[in-house]
Amino acid sequence: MKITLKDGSVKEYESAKSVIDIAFDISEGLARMACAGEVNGEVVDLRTVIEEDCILNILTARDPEGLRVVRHTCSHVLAQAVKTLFPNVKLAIGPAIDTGYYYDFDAAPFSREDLDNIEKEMKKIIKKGDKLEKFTLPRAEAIAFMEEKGEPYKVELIRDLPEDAIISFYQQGDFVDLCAGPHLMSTKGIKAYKLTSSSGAYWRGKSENAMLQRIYGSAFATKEELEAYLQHLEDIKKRDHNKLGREMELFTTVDVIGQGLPLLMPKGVKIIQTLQRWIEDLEDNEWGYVRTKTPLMAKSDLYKISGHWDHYKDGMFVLGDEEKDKEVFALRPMTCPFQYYVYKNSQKSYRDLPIRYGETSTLFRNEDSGEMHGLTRVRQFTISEGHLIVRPDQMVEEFKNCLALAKHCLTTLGVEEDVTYHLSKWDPDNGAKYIGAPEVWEETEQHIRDILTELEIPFVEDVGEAAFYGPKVDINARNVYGKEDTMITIQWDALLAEQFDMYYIDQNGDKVRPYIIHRTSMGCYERTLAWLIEKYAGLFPTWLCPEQVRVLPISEKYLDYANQVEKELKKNGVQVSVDRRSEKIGYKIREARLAKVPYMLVVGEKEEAEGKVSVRSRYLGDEGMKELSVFTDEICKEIRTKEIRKIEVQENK
RNA sequence: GCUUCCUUAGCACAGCAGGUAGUGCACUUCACUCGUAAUGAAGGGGUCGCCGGUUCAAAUCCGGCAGGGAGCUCCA
Repeated sequence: MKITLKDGSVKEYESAKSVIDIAFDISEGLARMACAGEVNGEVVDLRTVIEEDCILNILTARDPEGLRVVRHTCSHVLAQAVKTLFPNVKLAIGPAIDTGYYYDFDAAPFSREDLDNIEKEMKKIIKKGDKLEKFTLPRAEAIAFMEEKGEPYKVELIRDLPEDAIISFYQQGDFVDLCAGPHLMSTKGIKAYKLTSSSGAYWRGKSENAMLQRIYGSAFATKEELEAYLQHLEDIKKRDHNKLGREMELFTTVDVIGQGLPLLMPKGVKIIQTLQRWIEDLEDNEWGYVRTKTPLMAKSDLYKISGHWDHYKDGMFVLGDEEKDKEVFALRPMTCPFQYYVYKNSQKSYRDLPIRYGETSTLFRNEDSGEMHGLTRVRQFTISEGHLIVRPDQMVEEFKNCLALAKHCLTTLGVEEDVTYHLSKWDPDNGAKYIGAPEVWEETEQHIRDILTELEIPFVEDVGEAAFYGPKVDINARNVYGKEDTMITIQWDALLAEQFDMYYIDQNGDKVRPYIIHRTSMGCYERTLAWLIEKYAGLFPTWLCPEQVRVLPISEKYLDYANQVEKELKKNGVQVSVDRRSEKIGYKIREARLAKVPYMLVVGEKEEAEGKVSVRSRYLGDEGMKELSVFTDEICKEIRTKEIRKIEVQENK
């Protein structure tokens, strides 16, 4: 990155990051830090080498770190505005986040009107352009200072810092906030901001704590970027599966049926059926799986052995009362123990392993009432579940194969670029949540880490996200609201075989514990459908479309021919229908497009006479007249190869 | 589970200083038999989410419940 220095010369730095570090070290620029910074190994007063405007550009516009500084400063301005309008509120925390910033207040709930007023107050503060001045206090004085100001949350935060800590504060005008910085030099550096919403949020993220009021806002380097961002938010919400999926009649919900229990409608089922058949055939024919079909419920005894009764009872639907009933059942929240008993049905040799059990299994999880969302978080769902029973020496290879299968599925669906990989680890500080010895956890986590590293898959590590019986790889995707959902999970389980006394006989005739991999190919079908709706805005790849072709006769005179075309395509397994209504062709095309049908076949006098069809596709628009057999071959190939055709025409009407 | 907003016809919405409901699309019927994104006309459809309260009178005000949205928490 090139920086213009005060003497007019241009200096090149290794990376944007190094420049940002430098800029943060400027005290009289727009960032407030120590006066000296390091430039290529030399300690210098940075004010002497970098122009203020230049730093502003670096900080605000072209670097995410800089944008964070702007947003963080904006959160202070927000807090100042709130304090001005509502002097009695108590301040909690106010960090910058990926999309902007928020600030938590102990206050009465804010209305949209309040937010508008706060925004106006922010405008005044920014216009006034107070400097942000940093000062520090020893811990004890800092506590006294915040106690005097009547800010109990700040006091609590400072008390958590080490005894010898020097606490830093930032002040603009008469507003002071506990903060590590960095900040803009002046509130004037904020050019484009907006308060977007408010909601409740627990103090320190713990549901047993008081609920505070959070105000979310966004800020960008320029008004144009802010506008573009807000527009983008609007646009992607049009893809929201929860809206689009209902509009497209893929699913619905009914209040008397209950929360988290969506009804899949014929078109939605068609998509899921297509996915399910694909996954089952793939697993069985190409990846060595065998299929099971096990009960949807079991006696509590089963879950006591698996550990679910102790670790997951709140999440299960329990049928019966332990006090009164002789037998208590529970709907299954997973398939693991059921498939273990399939394994245990007969004694296994080391030669039998690995065994890969697959099941398209319906599961039930009693989610809290506030957790349900469309098709992504439901109480009953169906998953491409499977358990691999393997010898320890086969574990790494099988785990890799599971990753490869998952990757294949993602690639086929065209979503491989949209996922992030997570190594979900246990939490050593919360051992009670997990079974097994710490050494086993550390070891298995290292195995997974090695595998991901070897396969050159970028991943992040999440503490406390493991299953209670083992660490896992979660493959996540973001929904239109930016929240991550797990689409695929592959779990390393060295513990449950013990619980269920599973073994195989090795070369020496000894009983040996197998390892288990819990995994999914494509995760939960409902969630996958939701993901695909949002990914493709309802314009699914042809092979997944519930209606792939609609035949549009010009008038009723050509119905016979339209029926023939339908019959021919049906014979070839194409999802096809005929619009038999006596409407104008323009109207039928409009309706077919709104129904997001990829191929429209217009048939009239010419087509009937020549045995052809006039093809209009969502991909190219008018594709011209084709022999019916040619079109049939083409679409069958597209479906068979699961091609994701590019949409090259945009007809937004 | 917590905070907050919302619920009027299949869908999108209007009506609301309290006097028992409207518009557009959709749907049905009829006419038109049509060449690439909306042919015209007529018609049917809602005890205003449910239960209760205030009132002579409630879609409208109040309370509870259910369902839906956003956020928080949770997600084996």
